[in-house]
Amino acid sequence: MNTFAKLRSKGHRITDQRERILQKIKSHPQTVEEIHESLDKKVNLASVYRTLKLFVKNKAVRVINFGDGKKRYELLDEKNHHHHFTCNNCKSIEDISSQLEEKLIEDIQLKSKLKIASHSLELFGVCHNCT
Amino acid sequence: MNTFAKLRSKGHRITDQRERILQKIKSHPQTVEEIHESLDKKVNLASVYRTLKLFVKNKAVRVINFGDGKKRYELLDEKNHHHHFTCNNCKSIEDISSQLEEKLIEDIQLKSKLKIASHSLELFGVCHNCT
DNA sequence: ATCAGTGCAAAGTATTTGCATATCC
DNA sequence: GGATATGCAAATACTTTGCACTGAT
Repeated sequence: MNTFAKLRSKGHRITDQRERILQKIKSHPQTVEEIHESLDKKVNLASVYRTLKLFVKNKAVRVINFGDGKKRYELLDEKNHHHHFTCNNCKSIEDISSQLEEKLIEDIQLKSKLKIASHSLELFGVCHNCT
Repeated sequence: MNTFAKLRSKGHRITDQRERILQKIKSHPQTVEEIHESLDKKVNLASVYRTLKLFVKNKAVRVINFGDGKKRYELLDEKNHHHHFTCNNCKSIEDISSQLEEKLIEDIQLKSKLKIASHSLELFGVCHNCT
């Protein structure tokens, strides 16, 4: 079930604003302000906040935190689970994924006996361009 | 070189406020408000902000983000690198570490050819008490 | 037609800053 | 003594909320 179907099933409506916001996030994680700007402020800032909160609540979007203290909103795609590498120098962001990761989580789960439902991994360093 | 020695070498001073704030963070990650409260508001809120910013800049402290949107400040201890497990239910936080982790980072580094300097891993799920 | 969502403005929080005073080295 | 820090209050930035109106179903 996709994002909008899920929202509909809960009695929420698919508005033009919601579609546009979701569309914007598709390319890469963005801050509230960036989303607002890139929609030419045609969508009210309060609505951007409300929409993102709704998306997060419905697990269509997740919040990620790079080192800069700003929250960014990213589309959640089960089939494309990945992490981020942030360059400490130029602040560019790269998507990362690894096969070993599942093992790590399993390993932690076994040892700790905790039920791990989700995780977030952020990497920092120097990117190719800045080396 | 410890935190204060590092600060001194950069011309910063060791004040009572800074010592008390660092002391507070030692036990566990805390929000600005929690630190301010636990010092009985004897240290001005603006000073707490300024001090934490200074500590973060000097890598004595790092910011961590659990799911609740609140920033928490944690003492950085090279010798005791760890991650956090946050219970989605009771919001309790547990420290986690794993041997496999180094391998994961190395793996990613090899494949991506990026220079990874640091990373942050946050885990979410259900803790022992809430199962 | 109905009820959820939007825009707008105002209220609430969170964080930063300017400046006079206090304090570390 | 001199430069760095602090406290206080004001300024700025960020986020939420109430309400009348609009629009999706």
